[in-house]
Amino acid sequence: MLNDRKLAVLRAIVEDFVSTDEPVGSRALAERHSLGVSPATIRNDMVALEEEGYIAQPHTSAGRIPTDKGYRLFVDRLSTVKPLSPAERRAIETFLGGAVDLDEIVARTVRLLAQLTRQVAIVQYPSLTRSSVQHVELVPLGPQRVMMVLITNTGRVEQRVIDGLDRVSEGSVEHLRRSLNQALAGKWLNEVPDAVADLPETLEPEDRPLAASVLSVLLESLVERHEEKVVMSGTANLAGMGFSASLRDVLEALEENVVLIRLLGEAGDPSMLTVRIGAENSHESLRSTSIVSAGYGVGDQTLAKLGVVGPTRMDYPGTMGAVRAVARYVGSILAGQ
Amino acid sequence: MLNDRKLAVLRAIVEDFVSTDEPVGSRALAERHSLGVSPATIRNDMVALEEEGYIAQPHTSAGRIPTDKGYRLFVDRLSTVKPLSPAERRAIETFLGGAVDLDEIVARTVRLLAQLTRQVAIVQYPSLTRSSVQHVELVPLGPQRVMMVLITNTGRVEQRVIDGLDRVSEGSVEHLRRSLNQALAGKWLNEVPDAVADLPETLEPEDRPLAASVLSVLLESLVERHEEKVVMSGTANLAGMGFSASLRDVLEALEENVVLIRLLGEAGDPSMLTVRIGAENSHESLRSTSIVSAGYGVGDQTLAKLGVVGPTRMDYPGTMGAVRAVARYVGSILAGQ
DNA sequence: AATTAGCACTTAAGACCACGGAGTGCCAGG
DNA sequence: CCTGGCACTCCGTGGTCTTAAGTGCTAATT
Repeated sequence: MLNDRKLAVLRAIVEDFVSTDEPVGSRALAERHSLGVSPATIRNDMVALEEEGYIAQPHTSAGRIPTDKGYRLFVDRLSTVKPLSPAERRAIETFLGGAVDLDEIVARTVRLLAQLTRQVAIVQYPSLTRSSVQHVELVPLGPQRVMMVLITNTGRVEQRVIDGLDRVSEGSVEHLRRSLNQALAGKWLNEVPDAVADLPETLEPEDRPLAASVLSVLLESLVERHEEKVVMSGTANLAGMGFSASLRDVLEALEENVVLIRLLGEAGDPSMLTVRIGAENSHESLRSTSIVSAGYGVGDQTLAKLGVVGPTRMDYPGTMGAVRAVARYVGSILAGQ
Repeated sequence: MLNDRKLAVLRAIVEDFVSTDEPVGSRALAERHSLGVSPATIRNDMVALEEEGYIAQPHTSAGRIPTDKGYRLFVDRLSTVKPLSPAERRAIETFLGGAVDLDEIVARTVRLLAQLTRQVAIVQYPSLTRSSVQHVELVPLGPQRVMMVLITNTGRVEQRVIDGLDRVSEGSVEHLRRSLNQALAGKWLNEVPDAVADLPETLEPEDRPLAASVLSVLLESLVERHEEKVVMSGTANLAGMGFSASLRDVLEALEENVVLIRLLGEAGDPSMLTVRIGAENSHESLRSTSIVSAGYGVGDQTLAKLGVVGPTRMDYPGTMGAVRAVARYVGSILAGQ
C-alpha cells in the first residue's frame, strides 16, 4: 500500500512539522522538498497516509500533522540517528571530565544532556544491584554508635548510622570489619544476603549482638534503596513548547521519581536506544511527550539508564544521537574511574 | 500621611489581590471588608496610597494592585506570620521522620516545603564550613588506590579516591588514619588546614608521600565544594501562575545553582525569616518573584538555608509560617540524629 | 475638615461579523 | 497514474459595537 514516494512524503511531513510546528500542506511540501511531483499528487498520497493512520488533520482545510503512529514509522524506518558534530563531542568531553565523584558525574551528565537536546534530561544513578562490594567500613562514633559505610565498585557510597547499641568495644568492631570484608569483597550486591547469612556463627559470642545490628542495617540499605535515585534537568525547556496536556501536569508527573523510573523503562543494551512515543507511554499526563532513553554502564554491563523527555514533535534523529553519545561517554568515564 | 485607615485599605488590597489575582476596586473592597466607609472614601485613600507608591493601576479604569513597596509594607507592618494548623504540624513530623540519612532528610524536606506552600521550594545542604570533623576514614582499595572518607557531625559524608600512589602498605594507612583522627577529631572544618599543617613531620619518612597525597585531597575537598549543593522541588507549581517575566526565564534562572544560592542570601538566625520581594532581588528574570527564606541548623548555629520562591503576589503570612516551621523541624531532626 | 452621593469619562474585554488565505477533495483530461 | 482546475471549508485577523467595572471630580452633607 505504501510505496516509496508515500514514505518520502511522510518523512517530509515529519521533518517540516518538527521544524515549523505548523500543519504542513501539500503546496509547501512540494516547494521545500524535491519530490518531483505536483501538490495534487501529494494530496492523493496524503489521503492514503491518513487512511492508514499515519497523519491527521487538526481540522478540515488545515495541513497534516503526524500521528504517534506516523512518528513511530518515521523513527523505525525513515530516519537514521544523527551523529554529533566534532564540536559537540569535544564539548561533552571537556564538560564531563573534571568530575570528582559519582554525584558530580551524574549532575554534569544530566545538565549536559539537557543542554545538548534542549529538552528535559533524566539520569538514573548507577543501580546498586548491578554493582559489587568494594569495601565495607565500620566507624565507631561513640560508645553506642557506629557508622557503616558501604562502598561499591561503581563509586557509590551508602552510609548508615547505627544507634542504641550497648558498649561497643574497639575490638569487636575490628573483628567484624575484617569478617565482613572477607565475606563480601568482590561479591555482587544481590549475593550479599546469602554471603552474610551464617556470618554471626563464625564470631565470638560477645560480638554477635553488634554483628546482628550491623547486618540488619546493611541488608536494609540494599533493599530499601530499591527506589533508585534519579536526577532531572532542563525543565525550562518545556516552557513555550505547545502541549496538549497542560504544562503543569507534565511538570507534576516529572517530579515523581517513581514515574521517572518507569519512564526510563526496562534496561537495554548500552548501545541500544529506546524510543517511546506519545500514547505508547502509559502515564496519562505524558500522552503528548516522547521519551528517548538508553542504558549506560561499563563494558557490556548496563548499570542504569538515562534519557530525555520532550514533545512528541521532537527532532528524533538529533535527540537519539545526543542520547547515545552521552550514554557512551558517561560509560567510559565510569570505567576510567 | 498614612493614617490607620489607609493602612487598613492597603492590607485589604493586598489580601484581596492575593486571593483573587485581579485588580481590586473600591466597591469590592467596601463590600468584602468592613471598613465602615463608602467606596468614595476608599478611592480618596487610594490616590494617597498611589501617590506614595504603595499601589498602582495596570491601566486607567482598572482596580489597584500592590507594588513591591506595598508588599514590603504589608510584610513589615501589616501582617503576622500564620502558624501552621495542628494537622499540618503532624504531617511534617510523620513526613520528615523515617528519613535514614542526610540525603533523604534534605530530599524530603524540599518536597514537603513545596507541597505545603504550593510553590517552589529550595533547600541548601548543611554547609561544610560550619561543621566539625567526626571521623576520617582511609580505605585501601588496591596497591595504588586509597579512598578517603570524611564524616562530619552534621551527617555529611565526603569521599574521594586517591589514585596513582605507589605501593601503599596496610601499615602506612593504619598509621596515617590514627594520626589524622587524633589531630582532627572534633575540629571545625575551617581549623583543619592549620591542624594538619605539620602533621607529616610527625610521621615516619616512608609514610610521608602517602600522607602528602591524602592531605592535599582532604584540603581540596574542603574548599572545592565551596559551591554548595542545593536541591529544588515544586516547579510544577509555577505553571499557571501569571508571571510578567516568561515562565521559561524563571525556570532557567532556578536551574542555576549559583543563582539559587545567592537567592537564599546571607544566613540569618534559624528563627529569623528573610523576605525578598520582586525587584529587591538582583536577578533580572526573578523581578516578579519573591523569596521567603530562613536559616536552619542545630541549636543556635545556622548550618544552611532553605526557602521558597513564588510570585510576588503570594500569601506571605502562610508562606512565612510554613518556612519557619519546616526550618525548625529539620533543625530538630538534624540535632536528634 | 472629612465623608458621601452623583455623574461623566476611560478602558479592557467580549460578541459579532466580514473577509482573505491556506488547504482540501474531487473531477476531468493528459 | 499524474496533473490542473475549481468549488468548498475553515481558521485567523481585524474592525466595530456594547457592556461592565472602575475611576476622578464636584457639590452637597455631616
